[in-house]
This record gives sequence, C-alpha cells and structure tokens, in this order.
Amino acid sequence: MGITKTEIFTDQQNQVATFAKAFGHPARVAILQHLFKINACICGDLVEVIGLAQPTISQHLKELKNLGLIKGSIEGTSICYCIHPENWAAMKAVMNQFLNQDLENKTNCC
Amino acid sequence: MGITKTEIFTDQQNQVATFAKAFGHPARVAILQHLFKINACICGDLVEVIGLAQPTISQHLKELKNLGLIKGSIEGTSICYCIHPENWAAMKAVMNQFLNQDLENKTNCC
DNA sequence: TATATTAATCGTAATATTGCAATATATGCA
DNA sequence: TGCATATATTGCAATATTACGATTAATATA
Repeated sequence: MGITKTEIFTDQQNQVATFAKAFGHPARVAILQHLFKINACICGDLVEVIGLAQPTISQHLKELKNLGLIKGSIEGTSICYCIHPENWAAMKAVMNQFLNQDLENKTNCC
Repeated sequence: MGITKTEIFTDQQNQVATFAKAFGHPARVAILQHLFKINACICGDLVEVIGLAQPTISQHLKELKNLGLIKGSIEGTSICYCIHPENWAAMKAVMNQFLNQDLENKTNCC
C-alpha cells in the first residue's frame, strides 16, 4: 500500500532504512558530495551543478536538513548549506554497524 | 513525477543511490540481518521472523536478489537464500567511498 | 520605497513503492 | 497420479516520491 510497517521493526532497522532512503536518490548523493567537496554552498550553486530545477533541489535539501545531515545558515540573501559533521559521524556509525556485519558461520550454505 | 533523472548523474552516484534504496526499507534491512545471523535461510522462516505476508517477503527477496546482494538455491521444496559475500563486499566498497568522505576544507563555514 | 535576487512553499501531474489476496508454479511424497 | 508444501507471480489499492511551474517570503540595494 505504499506505506511501510515501521512498527514491526527495531529502532536500529528503521534508522538504517531512514538514512539509506535519504541516500537512495542520486541528486541527494550528488548534493552531499558537492557539499563535502567545497565545504560550503548556496542552493543556487547546486541548481547549476546538479541540473535540476530550483524547487526540486530545495526539496532535496529540506529532506537532508530534516534528517540532520546538513545544516544551513542565512548568508545575506542566500543560504549557506554545509555538512553537519557530528550528525554525519553518528549516521556513519549506524550504517557501518549494518554494512560491516560478518557471517557468523563461515561455511556458506549455497 | 516520481521518475528519477538518472542520466544526469555519474555512475558512482547512481550506484550509491541504487544500493541505498535497497536498504531504504526496514524489511530488507531485517532480512539481510537475519541472513547474516543464521547464514542460511528459507523464505518461510523470514515470513515468521519479519511478520509480513509471504508475497511481500518474496518481493523484497527478489529485489535483493536482482541487486546481487543475496543468492538463492533450490533445496528440495524450499529455497535457500543467503548473502552473496563477494557482491556484498563490492557494495560495501562503493558505500564506504561515499560515507567516508572527509571535509577537504576543515574550517566549516557555518 | 521600489526593484532585484535568492530560496522556500504550494499545487499538481506522473511515476514508484508497499502490501496483500488470489493464483500459479514447482517439488516431494504417498 | 494426486496431494501437500513452499515459493513466485499477478493484479490491485493505498500511499510515497519526484519534478517543476507558479507563487511567496525575505533580504539587499538602488
């Protein structure tokens, strides 16, 4: 039904899914990479760099901001977006715990 | 429009997004964690463990299989699904390259 | 104040995802 | 063959996501 039954999963599983979903669109991946690269950015820049319309970029930025992965501060008439280092590190910890799982029983079945 | 403009992004960006999208649902996170834990599984098990209907689990398994993250082999009347170690490692390399980005300019702007 | 610039919000269309009932398929066994 | 078991597929309803034009809000500057 397009609705995810989050209540039947653990907090950790939902957290992984929430972060992963944010990275599940190449525009957001590209935005984050650009923010890492120049370590400061205004939305206008991104519209040119990414190649999507301004409202679309703004929407993607909002999602990343709501998740806490980026933060924005007003710089005159534009807004300076950048990576939120602490939250990025926290997200990495969650994701790495998931990605770095090891097979407990080394003899693979198939 | 619900359609992603993949053609304006790099292969790497699309790869990250594709893998991340797979992890963007807690059911698939839970499935993978369970496969890691017991290192062998049949779909029926998962239906009980996860708590979603059999067709829904089957659908999630199909997505993970199409991505190559898991593989399944026929075991009599059931199917043995398990992690695809090589492809999992390859996925991890792609994701880590993205997650482990560092701020080139250490003086954060905001 | 009027105008330009920049980003956010609104509204909407197109498409994707999630979930499941019903059904189909495939294998094992009596 | 006929039945039981296990998984896949189909079809559909509900919801979510993506994208963008139009508009709004907010600030800077003439």
